[in-house]
Amino acid sequence: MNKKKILVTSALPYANGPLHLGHLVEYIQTDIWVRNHKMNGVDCRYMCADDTHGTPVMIGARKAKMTNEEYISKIHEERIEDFGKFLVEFDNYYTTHSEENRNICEHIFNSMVQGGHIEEKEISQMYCEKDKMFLPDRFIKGTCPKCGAEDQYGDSCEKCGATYDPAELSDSYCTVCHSKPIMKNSKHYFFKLGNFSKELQEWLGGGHVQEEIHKKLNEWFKEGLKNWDISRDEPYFGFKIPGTDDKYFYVWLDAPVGYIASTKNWCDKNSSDFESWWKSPDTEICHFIGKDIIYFHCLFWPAMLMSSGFRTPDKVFVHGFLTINGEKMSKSRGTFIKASTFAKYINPEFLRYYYACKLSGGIIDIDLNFDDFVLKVNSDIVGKIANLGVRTSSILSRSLEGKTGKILEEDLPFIDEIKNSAETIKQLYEKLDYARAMREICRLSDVANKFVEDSEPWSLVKTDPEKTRSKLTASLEAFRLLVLYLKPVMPKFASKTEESLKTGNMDWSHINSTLENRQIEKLPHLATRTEKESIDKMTEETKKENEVEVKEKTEEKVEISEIEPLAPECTIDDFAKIDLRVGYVKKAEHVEGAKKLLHLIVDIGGGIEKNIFAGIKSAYEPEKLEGTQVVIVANLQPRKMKFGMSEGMVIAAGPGGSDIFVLRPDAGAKPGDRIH
RNA sequence: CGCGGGGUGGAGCAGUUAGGCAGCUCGUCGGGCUCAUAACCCGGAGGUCGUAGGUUCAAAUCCUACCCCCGCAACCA
Repeated sequence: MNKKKILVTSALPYANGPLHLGHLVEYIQTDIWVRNHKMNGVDCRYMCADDTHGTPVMIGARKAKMTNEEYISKIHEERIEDFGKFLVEFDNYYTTHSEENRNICEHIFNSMVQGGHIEEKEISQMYCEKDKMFLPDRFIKGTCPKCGAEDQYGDSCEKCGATYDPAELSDSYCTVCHSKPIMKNSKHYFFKLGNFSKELQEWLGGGHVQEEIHKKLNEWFKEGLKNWDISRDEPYFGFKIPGTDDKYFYVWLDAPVGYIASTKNWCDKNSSDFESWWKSPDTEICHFIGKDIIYFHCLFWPAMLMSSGFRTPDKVFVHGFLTINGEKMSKSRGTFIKASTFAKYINPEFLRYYYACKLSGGIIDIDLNFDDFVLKVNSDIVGKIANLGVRTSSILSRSLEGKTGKILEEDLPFIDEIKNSAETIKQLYEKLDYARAMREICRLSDVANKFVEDSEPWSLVKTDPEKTRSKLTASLEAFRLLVLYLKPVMPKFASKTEESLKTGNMDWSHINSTLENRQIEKLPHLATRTEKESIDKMTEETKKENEVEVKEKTEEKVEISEIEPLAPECTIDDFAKIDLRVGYVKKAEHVEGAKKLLHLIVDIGGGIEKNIFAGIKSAYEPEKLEGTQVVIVANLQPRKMKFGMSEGMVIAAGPGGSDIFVLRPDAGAKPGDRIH
């Protein structure tokens, strides 16, 4: 067996939304590659994790009214479920929000500092005073300075394509709260990427990335590598930078470190030697990524590794994006299809097969066309391959007691033709040219179906049962081999077949085993054809989900934009002047002749009772207030009103009318307690 | 002139490195078979290979110019 070790990763999915079909291209591509290696006896491990830090997660958690930790652990569970449905089998699926990751990040950062690769610099950035945070470009919108288009992001205009600095936008606003950001200075840490320019170019010349990617990267080298800002200010969900009080590692620093941390975590659980994976030249390290994150994985990441004593990756495989029916996935088009929605209506293994048919190891985008999907899957998987097994095993079970015989001498060339492709297919998998592998498998299934056609077992069985047995054995053998070839793509389909044909758990060494002379079972229903209706239901449901999200986003915007403007800054001393107390509503009643007022007698402890007229009649019945606790401003200057003196003010939120909400202390507060 | 990818029968793709009869799957039309999940087998129709020029005995393939589509563009995951 092969002793080589391979460590494989897919990009860590960012924990701010559900897994969708676009994500799955990468995980399925990687999973097929890993499964193929495992079937080849290679010690190949697939590591992944949730990418959990950064501003978008923080905002997401805030919106979901959860703590950051609750939010990411909820997403973690959903992820594991979704991956399971699509048969993506990680050796470890961890999280970047872990102690392992913190330790390794700190180690890498300290190494960078010691190596003189970190520079401190004061920079000026957009800052939202209301949310008390620095805003990434994606959280700033405004009017494009070039073409005047409204609502453009802080980095570039989608209308005219211009790029600019967020400060250049006119009418800029924070996308979280819609208030106007200001410029504010802050100290940041920069990683001096340029220090590694030469080493990186050497590494890139070593065939670790595809040719096109190398070209693309050269362009950046020509412009000169810029320093990379690796720090973020509070509030931020992430790891604090050692030696600072209020600086955090930028999420993109700790995200790829998650590959290492996940491995560490796995090693500890499985008593494997960590050093042999990330420090030994005998292990191959392979990353699968999308074309949008080339810069991070082919420049920052290897440079980070170089600076801290880790080895650099052997391969970075870059794939293109997914389009749906020829168009970019989008919520407004209703094509933002979640993995879980797809799995509800359509066999996930079919998606694996379909993607495999489209993936050829290049950086081209692949298209998921549903008409094509239905035709292809039904024709190839159901019509050709599954049918081959069913049509032969059923005759064998019905008329020949389910016993296979010996393959005839004259049929060996047929079996050999199927067997001879094994090596090619294995290598195509390794070269990521799944499309070609699938074509070859389909070609062989045509050959096999033709063999059945020519043997005519359905009529031969009437005259020569034993010869029929031999012919069917050969046919089933061909079927077994095809399923074996397809196993990295369709593992469940394969395991059902293995069970019926009693082959055991097949790997590439099973090419030379045989089905001769054994009792088999009739094959179960291996795959159900996909009906157009399932697709329609799935797209319908997706459209609804997408509509809701698009709508929520718009409503959210309206609601937020109508918020009362923030009062001018006040000092803690200003605040201390206001004496807020917990009060017990001893009595509440309507006031004769008053349209808006209720009369309250509020006990604030120490034998003091306050007589208060509160303008909350439109929202509260006196009965609902009497006997409850409220918060009042106790030192408010008494005011003479039409109906008597008011000696305080009840604290309430809301715009007015029926939307007035009185604040109430949590259980345990006593009348007279001051609010600090 | 920002960068990268692409344009081949109705659909999806291979073929371009190394020039040599334009190929595969699906669909479609006609036929066959009846074991099989309306499946499988045989045959046919359908293409100025994005456009224009050039090199060559010969161009989808090499060269030049142009047109169209898609994606990306570090401080955004």
